[in-house]
Amino acid sequence: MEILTDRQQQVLDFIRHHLDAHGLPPTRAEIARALGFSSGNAAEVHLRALERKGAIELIAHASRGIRLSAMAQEFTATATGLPLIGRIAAGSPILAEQNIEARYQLDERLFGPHADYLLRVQGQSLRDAGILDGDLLVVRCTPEACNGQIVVARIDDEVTVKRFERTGERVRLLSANPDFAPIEPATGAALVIEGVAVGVIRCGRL
Amino acid sequence: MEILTDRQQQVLDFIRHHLDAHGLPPTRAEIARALGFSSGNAAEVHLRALERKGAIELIAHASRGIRLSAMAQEFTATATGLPLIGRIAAGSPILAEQNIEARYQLDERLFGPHADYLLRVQGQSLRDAGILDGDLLVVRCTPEACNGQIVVARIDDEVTVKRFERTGERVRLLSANPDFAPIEPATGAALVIEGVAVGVIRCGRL
DNA sequence: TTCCATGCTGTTAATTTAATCAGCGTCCGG
DNA sequence: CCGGACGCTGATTAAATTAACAGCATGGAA
Repeated sequence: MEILTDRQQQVLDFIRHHLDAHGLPPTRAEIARALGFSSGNAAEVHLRALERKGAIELIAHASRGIRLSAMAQEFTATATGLPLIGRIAAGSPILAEQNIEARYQLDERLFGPHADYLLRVQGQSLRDAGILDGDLLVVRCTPEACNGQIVVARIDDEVTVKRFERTGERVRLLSANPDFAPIEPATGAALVIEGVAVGVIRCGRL
Repeated sequence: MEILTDRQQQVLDFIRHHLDAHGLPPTRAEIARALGFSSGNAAEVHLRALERKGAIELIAHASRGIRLSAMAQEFTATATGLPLIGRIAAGSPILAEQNIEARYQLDERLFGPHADYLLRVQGQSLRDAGILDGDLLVVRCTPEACNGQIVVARIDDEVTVKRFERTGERVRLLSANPDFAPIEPATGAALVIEGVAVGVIRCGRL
């Protein structure tokens, strides 16, 4: 897809937004109104340019005959799916843009209440819970965890995935692998629960 | 959503199909042509009925102003996603309608070349491969398997999931759990490879 | 400078489309 | 037999929409 001018990008964004909000493409007049043109022809010209550059397809003699090209559709998908977090840059919030490797559309109904992001698991410390190195953990952002849940925790700026266990005031982060020792943060240490796991996805390397 | 008459269902199906094929809703005239009406009014009346029953919403004074209601959209998703296979009725092909518990939309890009269905894993025989009881195996339909791949195999009408291993002419289906013995089908036994695993999904029960 | 792409205004004709009115036939339950 | 829901034809009208033409202005490349 050829590079778009600023104005063309705005038109394309509006088409996407309209499609999303109303379930059908806009008319020339609606585009003109949204972008502040006083002439519908301005929209027409932009649409021709977008078609020429391969961003959209125009259906002749059909009202609202605008469709996103395969490439433009792909882009919409990558803008709306669950973000995949690979490495977490030190000190950055998990969902910072720099940590997002890709976005994937996943059916919400599979993962209970709600899912917020995917986190690539590093290491074998949860091996015996069936969570292997490279698996994608489906995570819901919440500071509340129940005993036995797999949680994403941040201790002194280090993010880890462990099984949560609380006895009274004492919190422990357990591994599921005899080679790894449990973590017992010193009282007063900066332990933050960033989220709880609601699913696991493994692809390839079976 | 109230129950639809046959004809109303056909109209709704056509709207879905048109949306899918062209990316925009149909006009009254297009509906009439597709269903064989000679009057566009027949479509109009059907649309009113569909709106009254909550299947669609009509946007007044807008060409192609038809949108699927939340419920109807949900149904589209369940009609197009990957089928989840729970139990396989004896003797039936895996993808038989009776075996489908639900359908889920999953991002194709996650699971390599192509995925065909989800199969709920029963038992712990692949525990040490990180595949637990109740996990959903993402399966691609193919009769070809490579050494070490997790395969869906049918032996004498029984469907199992195992690790595939071939040495010359000898084929063995291995477990990943010392409590289970490998399966060595007698030469000439009806062993059919139904597909290979391309992913695993676990939701809940972490 | 000239040419061309971009980005717009303003207008108009032709066509598409929604929306409505008047009818006709069938089937079903009261 | 009546009333009502369903399913359709056919025609008409008003409004929405596309698509085209004539211009004007700007800025960059030849």
